[in-house]
Amino acid sequence: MLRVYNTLTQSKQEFKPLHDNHVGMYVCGVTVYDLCHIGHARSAIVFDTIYRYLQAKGYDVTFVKNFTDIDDKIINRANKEGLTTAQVSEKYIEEYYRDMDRLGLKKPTHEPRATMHVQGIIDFIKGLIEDGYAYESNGDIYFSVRKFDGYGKLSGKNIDDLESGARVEPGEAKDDPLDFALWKASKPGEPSWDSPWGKGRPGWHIECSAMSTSYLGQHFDIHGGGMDLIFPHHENEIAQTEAFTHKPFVSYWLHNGFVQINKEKMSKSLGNFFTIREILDRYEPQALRLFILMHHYRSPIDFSDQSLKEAEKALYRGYASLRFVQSLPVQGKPALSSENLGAFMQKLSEYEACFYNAMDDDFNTAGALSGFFDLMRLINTHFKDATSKPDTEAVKKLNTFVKSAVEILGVFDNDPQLFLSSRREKRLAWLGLAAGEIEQKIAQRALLRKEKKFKDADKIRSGLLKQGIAIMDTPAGTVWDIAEE
RNA sequence: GGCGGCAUAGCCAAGUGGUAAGGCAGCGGUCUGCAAAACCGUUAUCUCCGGUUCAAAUCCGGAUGCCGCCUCCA
Repeated sequence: MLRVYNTLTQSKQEFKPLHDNHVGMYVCGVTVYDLCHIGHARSAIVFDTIYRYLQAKGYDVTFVKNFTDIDDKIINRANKEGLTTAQVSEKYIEEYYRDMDRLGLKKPTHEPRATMHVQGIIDFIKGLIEDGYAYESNGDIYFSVRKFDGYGKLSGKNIDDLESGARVEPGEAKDDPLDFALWKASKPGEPSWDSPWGKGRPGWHIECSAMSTSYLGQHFDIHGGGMDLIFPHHENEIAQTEAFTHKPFVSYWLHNGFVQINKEKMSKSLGNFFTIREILDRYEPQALRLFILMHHYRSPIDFSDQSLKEAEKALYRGYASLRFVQSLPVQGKPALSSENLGAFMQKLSEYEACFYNAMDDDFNTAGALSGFFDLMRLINTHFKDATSKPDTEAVKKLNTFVKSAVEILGVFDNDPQLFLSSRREKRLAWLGLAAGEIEQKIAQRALLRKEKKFKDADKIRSGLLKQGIAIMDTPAGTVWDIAEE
């Protein structure tokens, strides 16, 4: 049974979709005016994993993730660079895909853009005005927050406490400082759309209401985003949507925690951020993904080089274990005695249960990974030096679990042999070494070892290690790899 | 000021009533000519104080520290 933490009720609840096997999920995407940073990566990875897990549970998921492609920041950027807003958003949507593809994100079902839904937004606003929830003022349209009963229910805020802190932009003519813009009259030179209230453009919050309900219906299952969106963005979405539809909007609100640097929120305004690509230039994309999944999605995570290096080591170790499974002989006598087989199967079931129970408990990927790493140890114990054919039943069960787990995690899902060898080649090129050179030295060393000239043999080994190459003598001969730092 | 979260081994981090997963690092051992890798063993009573309970890291109250939201933000 899947349980999820719902921000709305501030508690874990059993997950029950509205329409039997179908799940509608909407996640707030990015405003495309700049490169994405690690915080965006976390949100994307978290909800990608949730999407994958819901599918693995057999749900038919409609996953909608938007692009905000019209907004003050985009207009500013366009002015600064002498481009149109469309050119700016187009450029950063491309950059977004370049990053997200490297992170192994599955394509959502729909990725709508606000500018493609302006008519729906206008219709939405019209309805709100007709019902008396919104009003016009100098070509702007505002939502009357006090007219909506229940404002503050998501963020746990009291409407009267908010009053004092509310901000009014110069030139705004709101009836109440808490009211927020649904539609903004355009200034000269700004992109605009025709509307019953003159030329203008959508406010931020309304696009998500219009797009989510258009794809998923007026009441759908999951709405997600970063914790900073709880207020005011999601609070406003609830107000305007429920005012419009007179129905509950979303069943489960899911929010991911922040990425921090030295215990401080990573953000544009603080300037303490890393873009996704500068990190991916230095670390394996799957290491970043693994790092994020080793923490619960609602907790803050502190980002550091050390953490990424640790995740990378764990990543390689996992792939190395999976490579053993891949290279098992298919013939020969059975590798496991019957009592070993029994113990093996029992542990396998145990780790599998650990994995799925953790995922069922509010997508606890960190807990699930413990089952997965336990499994890696089990593989190393039983198969590392396997020269005989392992039990077919055991391998089959093992493969089934591994395949399903890596599909859910989006980590360890490459071909282990290819992953490790391509990594080896990359690092080799970076070190400026050639494989042939290394193998030659290993052959030299083998001769010396045969002659028991261990001192000279060890010299070759330590020389290679200084160059960043580690060698290992195995029953099957000497193998080499890039030495870890 | 209002609202919310967090505090678990050297570091990172799961665990929300029955005597502490996992990752990284360390130490001891097996293997090895010696190593490496792998495996085995080992490393915490859960910030502090008080309370509830047969039983609490886990519930309640208080203290201290850190963080987030209340303004654009994943």
